[in-house]
Amino acid sequence: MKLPSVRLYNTFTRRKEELRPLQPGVVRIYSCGPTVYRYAHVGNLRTFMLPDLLRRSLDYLGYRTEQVMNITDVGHLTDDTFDRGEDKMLVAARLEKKSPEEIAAAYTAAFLDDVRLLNIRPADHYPRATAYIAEMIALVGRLLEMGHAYVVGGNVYYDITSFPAYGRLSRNTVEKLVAGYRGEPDPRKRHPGDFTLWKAAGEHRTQVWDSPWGPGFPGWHIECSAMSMSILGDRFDIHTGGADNVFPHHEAEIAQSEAIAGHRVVSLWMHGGLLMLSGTRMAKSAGNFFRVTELEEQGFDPLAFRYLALQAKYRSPLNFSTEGLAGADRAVRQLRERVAAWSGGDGSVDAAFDERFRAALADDLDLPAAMAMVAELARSDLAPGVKAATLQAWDTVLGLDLKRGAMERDLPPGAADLITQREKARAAKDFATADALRERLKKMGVRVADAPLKD
RNA sequence: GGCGACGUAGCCAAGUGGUAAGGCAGAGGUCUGCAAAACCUCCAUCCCCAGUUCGAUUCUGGGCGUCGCCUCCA
Repeated sequence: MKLPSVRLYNTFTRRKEELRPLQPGVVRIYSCGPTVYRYAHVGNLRTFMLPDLLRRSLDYLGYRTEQVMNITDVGHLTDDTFDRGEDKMLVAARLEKKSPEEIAAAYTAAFLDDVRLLNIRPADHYPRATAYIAEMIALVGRLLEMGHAYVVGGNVYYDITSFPAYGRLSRNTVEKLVAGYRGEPDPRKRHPGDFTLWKAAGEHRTQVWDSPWGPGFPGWHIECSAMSMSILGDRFDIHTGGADNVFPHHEAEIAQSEAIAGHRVVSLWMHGGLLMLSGTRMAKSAGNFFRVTELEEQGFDPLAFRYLALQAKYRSPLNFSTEGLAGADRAVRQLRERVAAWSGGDGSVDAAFDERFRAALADDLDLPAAMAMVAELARSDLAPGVKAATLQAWDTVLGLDLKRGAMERDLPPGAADLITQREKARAAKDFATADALRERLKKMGVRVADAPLKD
């Protein structure tokens, strides 16, 4: 079976490129996952939708996929200049009076719940950083041997001038990084842009490991090199992450992994656009964020957010607003009702529409075009059974639970009685009473829709 | 200061060198006791100024504006 050609935008080359899996038919993906010291917000989740849509699309087109998503349960300083930064895991642990392990476990569970709410399919592997400390130490050791790193007082730094391609991904250069460096340089670093591979443990650390350079903990970037190469090997097809990871995280990862491997490790880098809120980025640190569970509490279907995200190109920033979410919520519910109404009869997938749908997916995951096709199909004069069958097939990619019919819920106490009374009033053509009863039902949260009166 | 992205209808958001997908909202209509739903119809000339071109929203240059990264961040 010949697989269709798939073109994807590669951040590394800034072009759409044809996907050529190292192993024909199988696409192996590494995705930057969450740091589990806080709840994930919908902006984080949008980024995690990228590999989900990638996998669902590739599956639909006939490929097989294997995905690794790391769970970072260690480190991440608020500021790694000198030793003034605080470790986010430890801050959370202190504030919540729990151990780092408890914090990690709790937020990992919450993350998996959130992912489920958005119909993001789980990755095949969720390696935890703390389980790969030995691998990280080994990589740091190799980098030292190869002359890519140096030790200062228990800290190990990566020497970015030793890696000529440093800056390729983000289009920075070592010189420009010097010129544009904002912060106050750490005097222990040879170059202000050098980054930490291993950090000596400070006073109050509780997550500390022994290493050849003394007790400490790994730098932020080394974990992804260690986990990706340990599980997927030193060549794999796609690496995904948020746009904010391009620099420095992925730049550093390339410097680490490729210095050791001696060749390109990742064929294609994909980055998802950030979610904006009132003109500025939604971020944990800024505090302007929503959890998906909060949206749910406000009465929105979590998949309304998914619908919203599907309407925008994955690479573009997306402006989030309650208004926009409300529109998506309404749209997804209507679509489900229509699919329910069209179901039941016979019908198979419409080949012409499906071909266009596949072409959109293969063109750098053009889900906005796919969503426009959903509307076009719904409006078309194809048989209801064909529409239902086609949309249900597409939903394996869209993940909007289109098959889910109108929610069945119990009526509030007394509502059934009022409805009966109203029917009697309508039958007697006492419409004033009928309308009054409809108002009362509305206040109970029950909406009444009438069919035409018979005679 | 360095690197990058973007500026399309009330809101969100695609797209193309030849007069602009889609969703929500809005307007009119069909239907209905009324309403809702559904269905039909309508609703933009693409930040500004130059240039290239037979023709630019789409290409080039210059403005203005917004945003991201450069420190942890999806």
